[in-house]
Amino acid sequence: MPAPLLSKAEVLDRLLSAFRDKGYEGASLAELSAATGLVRSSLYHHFPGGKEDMAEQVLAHLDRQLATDLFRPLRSAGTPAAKLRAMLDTIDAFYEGGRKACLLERLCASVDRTRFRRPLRRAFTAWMEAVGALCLEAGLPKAVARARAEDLVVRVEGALVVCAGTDDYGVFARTLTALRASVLAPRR
Amino acid sequence: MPAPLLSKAEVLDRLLSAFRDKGYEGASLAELSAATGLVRSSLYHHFPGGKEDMAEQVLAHLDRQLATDLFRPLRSAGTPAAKLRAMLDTIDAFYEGGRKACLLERLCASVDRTRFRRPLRRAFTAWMEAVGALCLEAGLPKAVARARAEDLVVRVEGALVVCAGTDDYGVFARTLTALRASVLAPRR
DNA sequence: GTCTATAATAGGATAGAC
DNA sequence: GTCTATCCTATTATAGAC
Repeated sequence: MPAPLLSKAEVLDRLLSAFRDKGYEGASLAELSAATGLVRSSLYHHFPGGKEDMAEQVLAHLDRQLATDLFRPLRSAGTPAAKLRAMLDTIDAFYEGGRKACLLERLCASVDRTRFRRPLRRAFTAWMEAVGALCLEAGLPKAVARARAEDLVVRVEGALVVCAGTDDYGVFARTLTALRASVLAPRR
Repeated sequence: MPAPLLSKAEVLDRLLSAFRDKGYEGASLAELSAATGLVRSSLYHHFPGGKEDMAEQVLAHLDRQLATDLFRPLRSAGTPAAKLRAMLDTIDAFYEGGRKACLLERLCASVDRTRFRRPLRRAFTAWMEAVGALCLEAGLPKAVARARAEDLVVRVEGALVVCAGTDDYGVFARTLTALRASVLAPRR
């Protein structure tokens, strides 16, 4: 019985990267195979449901990553301002300054999107709720907190699209800079 | 010699709709055929370069549509505020309140995106320049006008992504409402 | 300009050996 | 848990009649 070449987490990391780069339909089994170093039938061993199964498990993997890397720090000690800075730094690194696409966006755009509806909705709402809680902590009213959180997610996703469309990664940097200044600002 | 079933513009409209709904890789020739009512080889008659050719011509078609429907009204008579309202109404209708995706975003996410680089960049920058000109007309400084225009495009694209991800079309409505109030607002 | 028919390939998926 | 070998279908693309 051959030893695993990669841990399950590493396999999921590489699939995540492949789906992010190529999109759901664009990432063929040949590419997913190359990305992981596993031939097709080995992938089917880990993901009996095929490509949809891979995307679902990758989404669950991302969900866990977001919880630890993005959301947990927001519930730790520290000023809201410091925690916002940390979150935006993490986002900047995760998307490589706008050079990497968002898996959520890629799966929203997939033909099989209905299959991913629940986890996609869950990921977006978890993100918005985490930012909203931070806004509340900073003393903003509930309605404003909700609006600011939604706006942050909208602008991050939008900036990634416009970066990809214009090849101008300054868009992402400028968007994050604007968010740093505005998300927790007192109500105007 | 059989008469054309649809005008070229109608064919392009239907292809545009299909690419918007399914994405570039997701729209198979079978679907593009069904969408236009033309069998594959008829499509190849109009688009000898196959699917890439179709997407390129659709992009050029959209470029013309944007020029007449979205940008030309901005250069007509009327107050900047009225013209902004008109533009956002057009955008709201074009995306059906967030229910329809953006062709530009879909093609940005495609595997063949390098082939579409120029027209995509052109479309995004034309959009931003049109909004920027409106901001200038409203008396905003050049740097602010540029930033506001970029932010509008970012937020529209982002709202479409978040709508698709959350099935909450209120996101699009709220984003447009916020833009109506903020794009031409005097510098804070 | 549209069609039928066909080719050629790539994609997703499975069986079974080791 | 990984591999080789195979299968089937969908997809892209082309040839040629009308």
